[in-house]
Amino acid sequence: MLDERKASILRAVVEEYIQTAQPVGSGHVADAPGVSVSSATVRNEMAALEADGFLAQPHTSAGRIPTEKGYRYFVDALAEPSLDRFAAQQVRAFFDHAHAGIEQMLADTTRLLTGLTNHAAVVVGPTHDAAVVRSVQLVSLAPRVALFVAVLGNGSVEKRTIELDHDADDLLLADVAAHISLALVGNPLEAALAGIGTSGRSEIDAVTSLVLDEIVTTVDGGEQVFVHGSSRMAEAFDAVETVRSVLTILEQQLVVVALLRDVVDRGLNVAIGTETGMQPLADCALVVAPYTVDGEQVGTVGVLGPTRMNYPQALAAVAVVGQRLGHRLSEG
Amino acid sequence: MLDERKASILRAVVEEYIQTAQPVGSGHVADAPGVSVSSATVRNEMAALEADGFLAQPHTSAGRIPTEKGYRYFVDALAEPSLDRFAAQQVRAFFDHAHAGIEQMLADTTRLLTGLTNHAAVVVGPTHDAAVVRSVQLVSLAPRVALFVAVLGNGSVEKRTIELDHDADDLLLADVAAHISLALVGNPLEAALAGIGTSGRSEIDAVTSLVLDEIVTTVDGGEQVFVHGSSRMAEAFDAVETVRSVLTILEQQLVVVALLRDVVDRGLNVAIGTETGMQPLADCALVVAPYTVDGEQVGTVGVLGPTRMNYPQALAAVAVVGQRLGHRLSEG
DNA sequence: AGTTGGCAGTCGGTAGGATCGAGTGCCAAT
DNA sequence: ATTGGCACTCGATCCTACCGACTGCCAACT
Repeated sequence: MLDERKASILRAVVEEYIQTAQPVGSGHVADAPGVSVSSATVRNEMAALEADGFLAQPHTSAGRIPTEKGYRYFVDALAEPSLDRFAAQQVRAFFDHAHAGIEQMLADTTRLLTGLTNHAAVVVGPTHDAAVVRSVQLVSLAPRVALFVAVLGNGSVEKRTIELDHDADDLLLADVAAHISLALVGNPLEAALAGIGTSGRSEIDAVTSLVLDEIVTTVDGGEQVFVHGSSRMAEAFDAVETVRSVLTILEQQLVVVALLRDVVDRGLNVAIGTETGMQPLADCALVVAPYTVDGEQVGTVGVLGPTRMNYPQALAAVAVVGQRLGHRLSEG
Repeated sequence: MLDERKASILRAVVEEYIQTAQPVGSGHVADAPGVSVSSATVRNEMAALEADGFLAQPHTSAGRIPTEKGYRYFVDALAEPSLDRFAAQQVRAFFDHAHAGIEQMLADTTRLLTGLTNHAAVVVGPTHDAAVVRSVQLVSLAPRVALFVAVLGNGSVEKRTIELDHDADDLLLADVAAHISLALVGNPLEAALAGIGTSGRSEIDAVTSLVLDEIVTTVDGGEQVFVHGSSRMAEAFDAVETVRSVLTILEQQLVVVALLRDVVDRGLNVAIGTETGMQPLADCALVVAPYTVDGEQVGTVGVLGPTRMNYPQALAAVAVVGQRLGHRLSEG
């Protein structure tokens, strides 16, 4: 799409702008390695790149900064994911190290990602619909309150409080649990929706149906989101108002999940500025990688930073962390 | 400590400064209700208040702003916690409404508090050492990995992965669980440390001791922290650097827990500026309230904002939320 | 004696103006 | 086609003047 020379000039602009956050002028570009023409030629090419929408000028006598389209081209055609040695070492250490449980591990993964990229990190936990149920239990908390606890094969534990119509003793609850176990254990949670028959005892069936209602709400919308490093947003922007609006987004877990899902569903691994579809993120870029457990996409890791972020670094970090995380979770 | 007139002048300064964030001059104070002397008199009194360390002048020809000592006096002697009708309504609605589980409820509580005060909110979850164990289970995840799951009386579920030395089949795990249950169910978790005897079967005792090791790490340091509304920090300060350093604190859960605990242990309900003991929080104030379950302090709710925050509002919000939360959790 | 209006003085914040310099577009020369 | 040169633009910076919101102090007043 762009000839060799234009491409190298665009690359130079993006790389310098990412470092300095200042509009970059023809002189600097001409000095950059990979560009071996004079600044005058660069000026001509930059004017062309601006006409084509890859660069923009904040004002007449200033250097150029990349547009979204410019970043997009950079990411698609010019950025080589690369992880420096030290970062690779961090990742290795992280995944060699044991973690207390799946939630803890996912939370720690966000910390790893912020450490690697110096940006806010997001991890969406594995969906539950595919995970196999290992154990089902009903525990009485109060006369008419019980807790439904399901242990999944990946080590996560789902629980819901159940409000009962009538008093239920431990014996009845145990019977119900046994009945549900029959259909559930060894199968994914969603199997419960179809696979549970009647027991022949109406008390059991009554409680069972209450439990089933709760399982429905658990199966969909059960994703957990972990966010960390939002403080880095305050390093990325110097307009406090921008920081505030971005942080507000990051605080809304449902929005974050929807955002990530949307980006992944569009087949992107990077969403730049308005590509995120969220107005407050106009100055942000989101780099994501789905991770797979047993060959199935179950979650996403991502990094959110300013559009002028280090894409090669972020792409590499997100890719390798996603991959290793998937492996680790596949082991069980 | 302060005579009537000085007190009302200090109050006027604090209240106006909280609203406007501007140094307040003698003229405005003289206009304030509760002050019925001329601005000249106010000037004299303000000079005295400054000499005594309650007020400070950013520069010679500016109004006064409260010092930490000034805020402290305001909080101790002048602030009447007050919750407006709408806020009270919000609280009522919140606690009338059902919540999916204890974690969800605590997380939602932080949302409630930010909603009420427009500041960042923190909730430290109930400690586990007092909670009674309702059920104990061991679930096999992989040949040598098991998950220890304990359901507590307050509806929370504690779990730890256990790495086993040898393969253990479901039967053995069930036996171990039964053995542990014997000592634990009906007692607080910490009872496990003392109360478990030998079973007479060495395989069981071996696994049991592994489980006990994990219980130790669960009992202490098991507090969960929920933080929400850090975006509001970006509204409170206009120096992006301040925002960053405060957010960094809020991201470190251990630090936050220690901070809250420290403040509560000192018997304070408000920590102002350097009273927090954390340099980056020099411009912040922390308002906390412990909450009790069955008469025992088990956790803390709190609000973190700029030193120039609405203390009456924050004090009232934190107090009532803490109280209602305690009640709610006591019901089970 | 305490309180008050008046007044000179201080000093940050804002507006206008000059200057500086990085960067551009264009053109003629190579 | 590329390049060095040049006139031009325009934000950033600095200076100055000015305004206004204060204060501290003092003399007058109750």
